[in-house]
Amino acid sequence: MSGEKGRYFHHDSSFDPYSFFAPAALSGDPPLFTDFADFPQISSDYGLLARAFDLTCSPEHEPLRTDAGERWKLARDGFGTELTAAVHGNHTEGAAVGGTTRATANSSASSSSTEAAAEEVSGKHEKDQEDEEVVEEGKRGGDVDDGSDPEKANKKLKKTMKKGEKRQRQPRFAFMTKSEVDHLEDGYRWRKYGQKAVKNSPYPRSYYRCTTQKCAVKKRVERSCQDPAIVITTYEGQHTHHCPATVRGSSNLLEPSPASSSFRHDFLFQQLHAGGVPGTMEPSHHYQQVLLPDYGLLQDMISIRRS
DNA sequence: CGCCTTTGACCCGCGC
DNA sequence: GCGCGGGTCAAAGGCG
Repeated sequence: MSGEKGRYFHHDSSFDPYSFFAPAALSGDPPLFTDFADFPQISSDYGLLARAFDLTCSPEHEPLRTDAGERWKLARDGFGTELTAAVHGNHTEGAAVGGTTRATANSSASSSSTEAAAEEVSGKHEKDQEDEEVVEEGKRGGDVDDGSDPEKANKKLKKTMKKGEKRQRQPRFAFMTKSEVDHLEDGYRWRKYGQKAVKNSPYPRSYYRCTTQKCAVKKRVERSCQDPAIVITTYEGQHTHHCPATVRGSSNLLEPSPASSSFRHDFLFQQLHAGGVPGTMEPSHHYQQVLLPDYGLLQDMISIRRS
């Protein structure tokens, strides 16, 4: 795997994660991607993010391995935020996600300070990973019912689901953020629809749904019981619309408003379609990513640590 | 008034 | 079959 390259999200250190987009539907047995931005099978949004955030994975770093066999990659950028990204592949694999310690500038990084929290996430998803043939289902939320409320669609789906037919889940995409606030601003509007106590954790898990009509994206937010400073956010589904924050428009694309901390989706769009991969970054931090070989059914995890 | 959060109830899948 | 845990619903209330 050495030599493979990848790009990563970068997010401004003044803020927590911006917008994240769940991967689009997958199909077949996609090849192991070598570049986050060249990952259309999963989601152009990822590519958008990657390009917009201008993260590059330094090819000189050897991938690390975790017990679960994921490949880790170190990436670097010139920003002050530490980020760990992991993409979980097929749900038949309950993979643990390793973490990264905050690497000092120019060091080559890597241990597993967030491992516990990552495992937490991983374990949590193991069950989900078993039963998904989600790929095309990933789009279902937005497509299946032409125009009706996602909630209703869900109900409908449940009702029409044959006995023995497992409930389909949309691809997920999770990350950890070191933050004091639970619900991180990401540019989208969310409505909380539930909260549950988490077993073996003093911190509850909150459930949010995108308020945009026809958009069935959900996200769960919880704190790691291992490290309460870490917020684990899991996105499920794919937005069927642009980030509301971008609609308002701004010329300040590279400097998200501190007020909204919104991610510039339009900027991402431009970046993607411009095809340009930003230039070199000052390597001040290192990133790790887990890449699993099987993306047929996607479960992604992105971990982010703030400095 | 519209939108959001809160929260108890409910549904469902899974393990025993 | 039963209990548990995760996820969702929906009524009620709060807030701007």
